[in-house]
Amino acid sequence: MAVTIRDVAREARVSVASVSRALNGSPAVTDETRQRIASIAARLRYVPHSAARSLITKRTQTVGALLPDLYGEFFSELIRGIDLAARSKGLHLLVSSSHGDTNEAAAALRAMQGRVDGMLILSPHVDAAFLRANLPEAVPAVLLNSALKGAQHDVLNIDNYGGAYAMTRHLLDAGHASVAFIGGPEDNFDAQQRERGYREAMAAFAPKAAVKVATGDFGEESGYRAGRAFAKSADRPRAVFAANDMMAVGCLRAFAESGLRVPDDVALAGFDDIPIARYVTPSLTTVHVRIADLGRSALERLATAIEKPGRALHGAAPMLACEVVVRASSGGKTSGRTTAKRA
Amino acid sequence: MAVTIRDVAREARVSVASVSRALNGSPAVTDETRQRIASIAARLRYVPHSAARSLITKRTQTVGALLPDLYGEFFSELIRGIDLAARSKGLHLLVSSSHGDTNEAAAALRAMQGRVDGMLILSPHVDAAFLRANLPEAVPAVLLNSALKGAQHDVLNIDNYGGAYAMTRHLLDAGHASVAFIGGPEDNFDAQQRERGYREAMAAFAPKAAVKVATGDFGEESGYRAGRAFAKSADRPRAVFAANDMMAVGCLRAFAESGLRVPDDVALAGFDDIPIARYVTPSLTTVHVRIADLGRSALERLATAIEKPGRALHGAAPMLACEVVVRASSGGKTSGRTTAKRA
DNA sequence: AACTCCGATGAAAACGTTTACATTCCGCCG
DNA sequence: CGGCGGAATGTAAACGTTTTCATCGGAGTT
Repeated sequence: MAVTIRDVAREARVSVASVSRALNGSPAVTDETRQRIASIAARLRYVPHSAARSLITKRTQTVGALLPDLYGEFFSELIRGIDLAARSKGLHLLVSSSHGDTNEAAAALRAMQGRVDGMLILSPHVDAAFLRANLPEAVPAVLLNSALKGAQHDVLNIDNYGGAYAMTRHLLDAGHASVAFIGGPEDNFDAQQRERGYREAMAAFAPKAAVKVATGDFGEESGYRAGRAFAKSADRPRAVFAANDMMAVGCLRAFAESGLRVPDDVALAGFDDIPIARYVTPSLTTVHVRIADLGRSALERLATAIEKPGRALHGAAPMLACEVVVRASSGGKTSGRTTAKRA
Repeated sequence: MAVTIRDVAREARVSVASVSRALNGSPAVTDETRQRIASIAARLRYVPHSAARSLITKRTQTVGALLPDLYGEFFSELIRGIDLAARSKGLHLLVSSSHGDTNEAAAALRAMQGRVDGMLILSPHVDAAFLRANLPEAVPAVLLNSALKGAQHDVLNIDNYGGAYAMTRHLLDAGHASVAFIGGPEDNFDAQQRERGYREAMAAFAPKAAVKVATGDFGEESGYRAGRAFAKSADRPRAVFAANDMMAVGCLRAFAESGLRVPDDVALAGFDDIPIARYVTPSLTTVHVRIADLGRSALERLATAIEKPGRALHGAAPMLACEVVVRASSGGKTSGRTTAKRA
């Protein structure tokens, strides 16, 4: 830190302007002097003072990520994707996670003011009003997995609908005549989309079958309760599709306790492909989401939004495809991975 | 961003100095003017330009976290602990993760130059030479889980030794006469400590029993191989302690294939308490590490190192205690959690 | 040979703060 | 009533860059 651009200039017997130009690759400097300056800078271990630089350029080369209190695998995969993409774009990553409520998120968002060139926001707490109040319109933002519609902000979603649609279809294709669903929290965007996917696939491929939906909250316990209810019910479904893996795991436990064999008596599927899915018995058929890809493309969109500020948003909010991962719990014949297609 | 301290000053009919003082809580300003300035600043949505501020104060209010390519649960818990502590200290968090090798880590470390007031470093790739070459001695750093000894840097470790010691003792206490061990990668610091804990506990509590160690690499597959070998061996151990949970899971699979019942025929334990541990059958007895606590206290140490630069390092590297979590796989009578004590 | 033009370099302003130092104002003491 | 001290406020320098504009040579043109 002690060594500044002046030190380099003095040593190289040029002005600070030349040093700046040489180091920033301006064409208006001889190759010869550029060489000399570069080698001297290296020898002196000169590192440009980033604060001074951002003061004048109004760029921080940093993007912020605002995340809610997030579950293990999802969080780390997302950050990995973001981080990798950020590095390749020469951007730094400022994270602020574990926001329990709207106020915390707002505080975090404001605290990042001026420290970042753009924001990646994934949070159930944000809505249009929140953004208007806390996000200066000058700073570009990409919203992840948000229900927000207005063309005000750039949005990137997981194709929950398509994944659920494809999974429902898979279960029907495997020969299970009736497929029931365990839903997630009512106010959860992902959960809504998944349920819609289930309902529409049922309507499309098994119009005569009953649509049966149990309520859950994404917790294992709620899956367990739903599983017990299904096990006892008079017209027990031939397959159960839980809106996430944790509920599927709970459901599996309920079936085991009720003496039902999976998948022989009843098939089962989840959503998310958490690591546990592979290790339960029988292994769980589920929908895999390439979370790291979500992070990567979110960052890439943000980067272009930063580079070309005026640009209109690129049409409709794009969807990140999901894959059906067929394991033991769904029975039937096929096995392996297939990418979910939109209907 | 458009509104600067001058705007506030003009509006309040005072000098920029007074605004600065008022907003930074200097005592040399009347309560009345402070009020007025504060309200005007709020009305104008004035946010101090952090780059300008750090330029003059030489503080960024940011700490960097350098992490290797890290597995899900551990990563997210660690970041959560760090993030929470950072927020309560008013510090921002710049992360750079997913470093595969030394060069990447070095590049990342250098890129953070001047953007952070201190660094949290968790990486198998760092050693004394690495730090000397890439970390200016002016920036405080806390090393996590590092074998580094020199009092040069502040170090914070997980008590792998104590955890392994306690687990070995637990298995012996549960009545298993012989306990075998599946080790991790030879060059892995955690793995070494765990093996040492196992060996010393055996020496202390079962001096007559044979010490049996299989080699593994922390991967599930290597646990499976070790499990098969143990299952076939003439003097099959009564209990197996794997140096991490993934290997324990692999081992469990091997036992199941060999027709061995766990824990009746052979007890099993792991280390880490990954989420899967709860869901395998039987549920896995393991050692739980409070990773978020590790992150939190690392950040707190770093924060004090930043505040009081001259301070000597606080004596020996402290250890973060582990807990033995007793589940079904270890058999015996006791059940629940006990905090591991050092020998 | 004088002029023009262009490419390389330098001088200095600007970015938005904080803070050392100067100034002002007021009450108080002698 | 004059001077003094101290509290409140103002002025301006400093932080380390980037960038505009000016300057300086030298080559090419007439």
